[in-house]
Amino acid sequence: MTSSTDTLTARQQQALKTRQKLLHAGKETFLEYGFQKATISHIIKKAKTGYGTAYVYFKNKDELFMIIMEDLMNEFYQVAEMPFTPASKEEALEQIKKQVQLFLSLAIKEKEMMSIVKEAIGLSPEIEKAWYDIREKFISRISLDIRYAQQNKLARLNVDAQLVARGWFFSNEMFMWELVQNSTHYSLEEVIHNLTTIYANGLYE
Amino acid sequence: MTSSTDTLTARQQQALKTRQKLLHAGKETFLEYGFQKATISHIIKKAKTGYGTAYVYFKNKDELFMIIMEDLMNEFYQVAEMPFTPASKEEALEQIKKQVQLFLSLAIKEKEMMSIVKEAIGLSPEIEKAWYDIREKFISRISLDIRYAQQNKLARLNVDAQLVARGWFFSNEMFMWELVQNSTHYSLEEVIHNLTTIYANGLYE
Amino acid sequence: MTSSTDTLTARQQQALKTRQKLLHAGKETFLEYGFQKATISHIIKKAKTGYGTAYVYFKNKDELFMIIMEDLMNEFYQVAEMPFTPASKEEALEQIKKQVQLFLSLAIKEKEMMSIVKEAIGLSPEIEKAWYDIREKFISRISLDIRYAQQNKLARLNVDAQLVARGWFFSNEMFMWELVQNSTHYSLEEVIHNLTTIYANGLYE
Amino acid sequence: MTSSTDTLTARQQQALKTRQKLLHAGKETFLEYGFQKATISHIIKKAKTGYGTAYVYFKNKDELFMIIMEDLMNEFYQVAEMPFTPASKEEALEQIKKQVQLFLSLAIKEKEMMSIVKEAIGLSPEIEKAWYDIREKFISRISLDIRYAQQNKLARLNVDAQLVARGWFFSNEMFMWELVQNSTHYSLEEVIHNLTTIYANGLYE
DNA sequence: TATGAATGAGGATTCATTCAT
DNA sequence: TATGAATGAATCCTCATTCAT
Repeated sequence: MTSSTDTLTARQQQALKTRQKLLHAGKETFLEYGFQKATISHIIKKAKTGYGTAYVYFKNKDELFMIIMEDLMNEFYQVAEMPFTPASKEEALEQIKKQVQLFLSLAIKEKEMMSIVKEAIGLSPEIEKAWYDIREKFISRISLDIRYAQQNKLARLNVDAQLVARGWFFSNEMFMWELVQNSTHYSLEEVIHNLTTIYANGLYE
Repeated sequence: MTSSTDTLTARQQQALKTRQKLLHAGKETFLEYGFQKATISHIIKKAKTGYGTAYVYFKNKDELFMIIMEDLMNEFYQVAEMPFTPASKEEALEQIKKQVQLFLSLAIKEKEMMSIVKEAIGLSPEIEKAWYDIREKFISRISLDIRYAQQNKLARLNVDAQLVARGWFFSNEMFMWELVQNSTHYSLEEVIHNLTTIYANGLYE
Repeated sequence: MTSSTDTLTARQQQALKTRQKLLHAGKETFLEYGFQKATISHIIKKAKTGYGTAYVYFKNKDELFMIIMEDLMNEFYQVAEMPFTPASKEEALEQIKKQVQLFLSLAIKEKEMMSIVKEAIGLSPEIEKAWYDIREKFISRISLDIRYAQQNKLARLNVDAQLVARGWFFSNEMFMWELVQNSTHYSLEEVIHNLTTIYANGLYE
Repeated sequence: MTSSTDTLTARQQQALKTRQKLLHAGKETFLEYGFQKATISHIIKKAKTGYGTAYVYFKNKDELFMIIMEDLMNEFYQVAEMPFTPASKEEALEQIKKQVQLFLSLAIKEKEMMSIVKEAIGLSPEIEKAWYDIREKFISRISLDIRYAQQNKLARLNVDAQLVARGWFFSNEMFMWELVQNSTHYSLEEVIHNLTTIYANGLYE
């Protein structure tokens, strides 16, 4: 908290503000045009900064998008981190339902942005990679849950936790994309009920 | 086997040949460059035809690709049409395993091409649509199977066949893409065993 | 009327029919798409003939259009040929009004086609030339009329008949294009009245 | 003459210079190739700038052309604005002659460019529009003149000023195009004499 | 006379990114 | 830190026309 740090902070604050402006303008722009059609030009115009300025803060469009995506992804990470300690098959079912519900609800809450994310995944390897990381995070967490259940003799032992977790997450993820893109007529409840019923009964004994 | 239909116009035969040349050159080009980087220019050079010629037969790159894709997709359609009439839970498990095995094996056999298909799906709405059609075909077929099993009191009745079929196919599809892109270290057998175990035990009583 | 001529006629009739089909399809196509956007491809498809067939009868799109235009142009030629033999200034005014009226009415009657003609003039030197011929025809005829009036001491002598005819026709032509393209709010009557009033009073004494 | 406005950004000066280079090269190119055959590629090569640079300053070829045309059009506008306040029929005739003379002389002075303008009018709706605006400007001004003369009892009252102005300008414009394209053998003087004689005697009493 | 397969020249335009200031 | 002028690669697709049959 010396003076030098304060002065620095003053400068940094300006920089931070510029960065925020760009981020904000970026989100609006992506939401308006989609990932592909949004241009850096659009963004800097909306942020009222110079061309080069965007490149001071972000390597390119992909990186700018990924940083915008980050907050959202963090919310997903939090969902992934939910505790899972069922004492019985019934409790497991309950907790699993809860998790699926949270996961899908979050995606639906951020439908518009997730829709752009979906588009961006198909277009940018970097962003695809970022999503794969989220996916792996979820899968690891689910694997842990499965192993916990196996150790407690709740889940069948003749399956590989990792693989089962993968398959399970894949189903969830795909339904998520469909919900996000409004390409399904099923209700959230129906999806959750059916998904978890098969999974929980298949895995738990 | 009468003249008119067989002889059909030496001219048309020439045309057919040209079309085949283009298709062949197209496949090679896509395999070599990937979907995005392959250009019509590459293709006609390889086919040794004039520029406009490609446009006589195909509206654009997407359409050309889709026609090349078609043969492959037909193989998938055949897999989707496999009969499914289990008399018991054990038989069901067996038949399901068989189907998954066929589905994934086909994809692996055509790994290279499927990898390009994956790329193209993210890039061309038309091709995405074509793949979605395949998907729905599979899902419909699986729904039928589930309903059959439900009617024969093999499968649990408190689930929606369509929805379960969707979730089940999604898992399979996602693993398929991973296998195709070599992005998994699991063996085909492991994948099949774990996927079907959960699914069959979850669905069948 | 010998047999050979009849047989020949039979063949020629077929040819004539094909030609007519093309001409008819051409007119429809030009009317539908305009000159520029109409393609030979559109036309032969509508005429249900082969590609090359159009080129058997017409050198190119311009020529095909000009032949379609011909009937219309002939109607203009007829208007241009109208007799003009006034005995007095009043009669001259009357006859001039009549001519303008016929000229503009014809153009309005064929508004749609004339609109395409206008477009084509700007796009094809050949068609521009064809229209220029019509124009010269009118101007020559008007020159004759003026000279007739000059000889009869009806019209002032200190002007060049050719040049006056030109100027007079130009006014008429320009109003004609405006009427054809609906780019004027004046009524036909107003136009005629004002045009002829100035002209007749300027020329006739 | 203060600093801020004058100094304006060495950078902007450079930009302005580039823009001028492009404009200059554009004019040369259009003059050399005509409107249709001139390409942006030709222009940037002559201006020694990068491809995209042209698009920084001008939306497309049409816009570039219109800006080049602008100077010329401004000269026309000035001619259109000439005062007209005759006290007698003779003075009116004199002043009208003067105006026609200025109008046609200007066009002849810029013969080459006007020839390209004529071509461009038939090819680009935007440019056609730009010319139509000039035309309306002239017509409005002439209308005013006619009304002035009518109020002073110099011109006949039984005609519509707007309409007469239109017809009169049309004649002038058409002769102008002919002079510009060398498609007439009449001398400027002959044209002026004949045009104005009819018009002035027709309109003025 | 009729066909239709094959041709290929040709130019506009975008936009992410750089770099000198 | 901020700017913004300049860049230029890279590909699409049309369509009138020909010519061998």
